[in-house]
Amino acid sequence: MADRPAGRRIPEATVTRLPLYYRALLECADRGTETVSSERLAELAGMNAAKVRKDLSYLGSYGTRGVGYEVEFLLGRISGELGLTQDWPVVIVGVGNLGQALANYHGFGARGFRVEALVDADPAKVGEQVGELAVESLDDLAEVVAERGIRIAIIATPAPAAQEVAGLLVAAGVASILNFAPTVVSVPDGVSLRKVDLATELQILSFYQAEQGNWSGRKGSKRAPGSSSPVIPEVAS
Amino acid sequence: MADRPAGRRIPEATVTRLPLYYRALLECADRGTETVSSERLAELAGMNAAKVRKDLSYLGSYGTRGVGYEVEFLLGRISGELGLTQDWPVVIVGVGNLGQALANYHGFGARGFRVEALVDADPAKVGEQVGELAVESLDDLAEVVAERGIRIAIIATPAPAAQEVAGLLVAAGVASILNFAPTVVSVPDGVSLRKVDLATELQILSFYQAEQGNWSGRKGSKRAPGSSSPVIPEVAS
DNA sequence: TGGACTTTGTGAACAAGTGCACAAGTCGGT
DNA sequence: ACCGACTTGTGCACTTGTTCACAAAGTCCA
Repeated sequence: MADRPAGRRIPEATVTRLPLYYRALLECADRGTETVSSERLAELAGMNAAKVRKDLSYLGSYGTRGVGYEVEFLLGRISGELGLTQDWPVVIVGVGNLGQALANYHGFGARGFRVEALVDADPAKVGEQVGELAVESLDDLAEVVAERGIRIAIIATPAPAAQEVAGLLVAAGVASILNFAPTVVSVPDGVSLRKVDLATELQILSFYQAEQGNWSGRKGSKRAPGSSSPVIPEVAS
Repeated sequence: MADRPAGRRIPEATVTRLPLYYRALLECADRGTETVSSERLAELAGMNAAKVRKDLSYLGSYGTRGVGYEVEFLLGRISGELGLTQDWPVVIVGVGNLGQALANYHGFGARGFRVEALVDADPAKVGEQVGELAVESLDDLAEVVAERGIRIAIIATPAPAAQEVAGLLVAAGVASILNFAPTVVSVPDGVSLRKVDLATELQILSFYQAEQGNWSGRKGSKRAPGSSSPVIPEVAS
């Protein structure tokens, strides 16, 4: 059993769900559970069992029929796939409200990421202490990134600065960017970019809100995304 | 021209993009542009023209061939669809790092939402002033929500509290929830839920990072999500 | 050993989303 | 009034994602 995953291509949709399974499995491990069925895992991750099985099957056949999946083993498998076997140093650019909150957010460290540097363009902020770190100058960005081997960056600047910062980051060698600025940022091929836009999320909710008002006769049960039955009308980010 | 959109069902994927077009159109309006082509709009929103046209066509036929779309008119159409013609009052539950940052984030107000109340379970925080608002007690949640007609809530509590808070919110009459707590929250049918999970986003980036390391021969150009050419390898949240 | 029961892994049907390509309008100039 | 340039709206083919449903594989107990 369990042949290597070989050159199996993992679908995009599955990749976005692996972190969910990972989190669910961590919970299991904490409670000392040794094995989980796809059904239980689905429940913990807010998903359905069939999807869980198919997703996991892309990693290889690591379950045991009649029993389920071995929690520790699967954790190892997923963290390997997600590249969480090492801690990734991360730089946050833009130390405003959001940047500071992210810097102090301790959910990162627990999950394979370590905020290693804070950078801001405002000279007044440079030198300021935030948590354990001192804010550094945007001018030193390239140096900071290179010296500490940073490959992942978070942009938390105002919108107008985001594109320029992204350019600097890419030039400095960053390969993955998480953008919180409410604007479109484009990066060259080979660089990954994801965005989180708070206003956008609220607007999407607002749409369904408004829709509900218009009781012009939609199928009442159809919730926003990927909802089923009473379980998890949760929308994938 | 321009028949009413009738009972046209707008696809989920399109809904998540409407806020992007909205933002792009606001930019156009600011610059005084009167009309935009689908191509220009695509560029501003980080999308491709065909998708823009198809998306907009779900709202009705509001473009003019040979010319493009009238900016002001389309803005009105989209804001109507997204329910942004009114300002929605929002409550933030959980006034930690993130909650405070969100409370002070002024990107909301500009886009149809108004943080109207801050609530926390910690008695030490209740009464504290954050920006213009005083933190209120979780015990008063139902009252706060009811009195101010709040229908949208943001959960920014630690993970363990999230599910309980969601329950309270729903009981109080909230119909849409944006969850920042890194845990699965489930809500009854009829309530919309979206989540934003920072660690998850980073882990997804990490996957592609790791993948790049394994130069075992993937098609080099395939970036994370929806990327094309040099333009916008941006991933939809 | 055998038989009842559980749970995986996956083929195949279905559903949703994307992108191409082009007919059908619209405009401005002559 | 006509022509050429431009841009929308959409049918269609294709890709991606989801769900069902069931054989295969394993456990447990007598």
